[in-house]
Amino acid sequence: MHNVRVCNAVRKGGAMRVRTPTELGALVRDRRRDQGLSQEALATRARVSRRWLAALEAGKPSAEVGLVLSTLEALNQEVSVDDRAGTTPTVDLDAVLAAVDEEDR
Amino acid sequence: MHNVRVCNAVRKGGAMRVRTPTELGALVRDRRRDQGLSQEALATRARVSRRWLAALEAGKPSAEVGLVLSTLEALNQEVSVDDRAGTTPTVDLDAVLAAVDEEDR
DNA sequence: GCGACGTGTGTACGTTCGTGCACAATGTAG
DNA sequence: CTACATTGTGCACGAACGTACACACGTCGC
Repeated sequence: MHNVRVCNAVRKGGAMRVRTPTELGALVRDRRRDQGLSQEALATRARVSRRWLAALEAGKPSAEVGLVLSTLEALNQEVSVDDRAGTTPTVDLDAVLAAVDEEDR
Repeated sequence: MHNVRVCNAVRKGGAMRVRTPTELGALVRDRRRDQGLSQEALATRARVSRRWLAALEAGKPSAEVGLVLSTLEALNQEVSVDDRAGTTPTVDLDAVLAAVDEEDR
């Protein structure tokens, strides 16, 4: 028989920004605990060792990205990458250059 | 004088889902090219070697996650992690269990 | 045709990886 | 208080890392 624990609440997580390996590790730990999983249980699902998972949760920067993605998938988490807010120009340069060309005639 | 190239268009990138190292590599290459950068230029910004960056773009799963995050930051990209759509239960288990308890009385 | 540039990839090197195992510390249930 | 589960972390091992360098190839501008 499995040792199953019922969580107090299972929340709808908002998207979490991740900038550093430490933030990533904390996120993995939080999600794992939210889902009532031990390190051993998640490690098995993600096909990594518990030793490795412990190091990831502790913020190890040299963890393999493939194993990280596998671990997030085992937690039913999806990763998305987007332009950082406020940094991407929203101008069609071709259109601008074409307009300049028109002016010069 | 810098060798600067003007892109055909600079688009407001939508968020890209990333599930595998290959998808990640392709995203890095696309963003780099969108911004008119060479591998050498991005590698310098991200403080990695060009050799490593080429391997990342080719989908190397064992790339270090810390270097990956550094590279995405150099591309002004932010990473976010969220519950996979349609998989997160939105039920307060405590409430459910409490309700079951009430019924049994 | 030539030079410059960008990129894919092989090699060598010193260093560190992921894994398995073990042990200690902590918290919890009975 | 004891037993158990969980977690942090050190160590040994075979394997692979990131970096620097080099070379080949394709593309482009002159």
